[in-house]
Amino acid sequence: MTEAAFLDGYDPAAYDRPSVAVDLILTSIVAGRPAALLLRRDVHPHRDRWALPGGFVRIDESLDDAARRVLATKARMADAWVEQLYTFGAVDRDPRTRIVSVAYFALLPPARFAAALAAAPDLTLATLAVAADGAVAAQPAGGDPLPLAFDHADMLALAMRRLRGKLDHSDIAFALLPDRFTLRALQDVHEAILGRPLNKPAFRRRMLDGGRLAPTGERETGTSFRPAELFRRLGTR
Amino acid sequence: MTEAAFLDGYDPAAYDRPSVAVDLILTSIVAGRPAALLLRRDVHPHRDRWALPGGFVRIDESLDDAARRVLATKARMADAWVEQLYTFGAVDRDPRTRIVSVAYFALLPPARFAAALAAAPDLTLATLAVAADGAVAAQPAGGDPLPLAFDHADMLALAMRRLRGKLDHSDIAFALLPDRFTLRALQDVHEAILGRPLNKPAFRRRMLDGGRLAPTGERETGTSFRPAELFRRLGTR
DNA sequence: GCAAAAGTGTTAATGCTACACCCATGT
DNA sequence: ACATGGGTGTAGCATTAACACTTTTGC
Repeated sequence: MTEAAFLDGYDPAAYDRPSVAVDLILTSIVAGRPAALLLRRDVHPHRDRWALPGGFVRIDESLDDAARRVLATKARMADAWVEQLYTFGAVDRDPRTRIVSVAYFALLPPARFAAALAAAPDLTLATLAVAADGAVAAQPAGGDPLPLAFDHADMLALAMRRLRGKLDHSDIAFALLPDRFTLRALQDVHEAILGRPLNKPAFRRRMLDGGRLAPTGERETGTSFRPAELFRRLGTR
Repeated sequence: MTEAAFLDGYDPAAYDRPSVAVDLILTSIVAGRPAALLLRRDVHPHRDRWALPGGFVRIDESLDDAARRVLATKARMADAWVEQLYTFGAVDRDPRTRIVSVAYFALLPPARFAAALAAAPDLTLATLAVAADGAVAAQPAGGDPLPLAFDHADMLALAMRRLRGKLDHSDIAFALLPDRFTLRALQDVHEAILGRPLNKPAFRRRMLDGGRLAPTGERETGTSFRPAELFRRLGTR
């Protein structure tokens, strides 16, 4: 039997299959706190609860492509740091039918985050408060925590945990900053993700000794005090 | 519209859907090197290449349950440390049809690993050699590296990378050891995963100071020299 | 007694924390 | 001049690496 003959005889419809979706955790740092963009559901199920933007994976696109499509469609963003987080596959996680959802996070610099919010007015910004046990509350500008749809609270909690874990070993912090940034801004990102203050001199040295930053010689503008030097990310890893 | 009415009208068959599978990276430490169990494919596609044991996710079981079912069915193992690794979703990763595969690793102590191999004689043991760039070669007992099916080489490479990354921050090393083990055995596991020797006194102290080990007062037997004390894992996290 | 590996003490190096201080800029 | 945050030097602390050494067991 040749491989071609085998393929002709293969029947992919022989068994019931789950639907496959992606959900996007659109994250940035707003006012020193991690924040995400949520969508109020106006249909069942979980109507009037808040959900992560997401969508079904099409038969002819990869998971990563689906995540980027949702990013472009629902958040009007051309590109961003997108990374797979975890796949949620409990049988009853969606009451409609069996849906397996691959959670991604998309990390955005604050300016792009604000632009997404302006371009897609149905998105709601919520700051993420991480409790001691890791649970995450999504709080809008000045109100009570939003009730979350499906298992999206778990997704947010896992995303925050992953951010903390990867902070020292990857370049995610840079994804949350513009191309040029001050060391203070970088420290603010670290502090927001870790949820605790860091020592300034120690942080400076750790970053500069790491060899992943290059000074640009430029300085920030618009301050009413001494402007800080702007750095940019160097190399990869 | 009530939620029940909405659910009645929802049509889950409206769009083509990918199939969802799980693949299992059955890992242990054999002779001081990480090893995995592979299956030679005797059908198309990728006939005569080696693949990870896997299976399709049934409509009424969670992803984790599917992974455990594959573990029980294909490797005849009642239980093990099972953890989700990553979800692979390239469009053309399987030539038959669109299949999204959730990779899991299952970590086994050497004795249980050997038992699985004995109970399921179609499994082939291969040691995993990690190259400098992270690529993984699967070598059987005394032969050339096995050609791997689908994107399973990527899965193995990612599994090894994840093991290294989680070694210091989780209890995965203990999952690769029996209930009672010597500090030397624990160090051997760490060295096999990291691929480099570690300093003995430093390792001892780091482990004992970590507070996650409890001495049992017992000692190993059958040595031709001074027997080491047996420890057990303490607590969680 | 000898071989082999378990287990321990001591020192050196490293990285991080804390604190104090100086520097540069806008008002 | 002054307020404000940027940026730097130094000292202390904790953790880790390295080496030498002693101890215990089987043969």
